[in-house]
Amino acid sequence: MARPKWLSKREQRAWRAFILLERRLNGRVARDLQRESGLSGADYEVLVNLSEAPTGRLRAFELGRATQWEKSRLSHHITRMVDRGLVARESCESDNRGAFVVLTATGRRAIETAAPVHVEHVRRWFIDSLTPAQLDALVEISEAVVAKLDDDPESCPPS
Amino acid sequence: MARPKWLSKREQRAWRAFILLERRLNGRVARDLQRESGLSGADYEVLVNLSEAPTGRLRAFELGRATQWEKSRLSHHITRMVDRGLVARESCESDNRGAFVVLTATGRRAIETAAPVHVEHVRRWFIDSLTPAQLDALVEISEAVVAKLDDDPESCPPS
DNA sequence: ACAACCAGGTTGATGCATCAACTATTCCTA
DNA sequence: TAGGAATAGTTGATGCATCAACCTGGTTGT
Repeated sequence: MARPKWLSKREQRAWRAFILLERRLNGRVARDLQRESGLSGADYEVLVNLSEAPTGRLRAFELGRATQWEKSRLSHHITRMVDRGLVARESCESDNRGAFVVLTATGRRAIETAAPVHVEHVRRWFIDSLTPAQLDALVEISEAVVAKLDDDPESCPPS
Repeated sequence: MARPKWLSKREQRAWRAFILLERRLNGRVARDLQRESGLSGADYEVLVNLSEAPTGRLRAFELGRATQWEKSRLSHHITRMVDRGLVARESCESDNRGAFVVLTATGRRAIETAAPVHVEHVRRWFIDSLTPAQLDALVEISEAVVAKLDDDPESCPPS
């Protein structure tokens, strides 16, 4: 079962391509979002999840599950978003440990103006660069890698 | 030229797949590297670049170009690495503004033990999950996206 | 020679991400 | 029904990333 110590040319090329893709694309999209909406990718994710919830409110742990963040990250981030007036914390009647995170009017306005702009950037820098076949290929690639990661429970960030 | 406001099912699927892939794969590989070698991805990148330089030393701006980091990030990071003894700063004779970053013995030991372990993880979680055809497809996808990004000078992070 | 400009780097402030430790409540089971 | 385990969430410390401001030394034009 001796595995080669280094990557082949082709393997190396693929790995480097992926790293580069990720860095450049995410960097660009994140910077656009920040510049035009004043939101970070993390802000955006929180707001999207809340705005999709029927009442604009979610329990912290639900939000944590949706974003796949660890609870501490979530808590810190919510604190900063509360300071900026995008969301509010609310206590939970039925479970006194619990906390709700609630979209404020400001937060809803923010996500509603940010979303179409963001989609436009995703389209411009990602979708438009690829053929439909490539989009599908990427889905398969991603699913293959993620499936194998899922086999090992240690792959999930500690919650 | 009216562009659709939202992504189609297929487009959304591809975008979400990419985001997920990036997060899960990078997270896992970074955590493995950190746990087994005590190096962050950023450390690793700096050390690889230095160790590939003939004399284990590079001017700061060369390192910045190689990593695509902005100079301030590089400076901060080098400071932390100096504190840990992985690299050292050295002044430049021929240009008094300049600074060299030099691999220390500790740094070389670190990268030499980390590299094969890291490669093993890349193979395990990335290469082994994909067919050669998929590796090639990913290269093409990446090149297509990055090429379009390169067309707009604003896509490069500010130096 | 001198001013203007530019390139190479550093610094401080702030926001973000992760880890470990902690509190408080609820659940479960002997 | 008491006491321990599990769940929900917060906090503080540290490292990482980015922005703006700054310093210094080299370059260029007149």
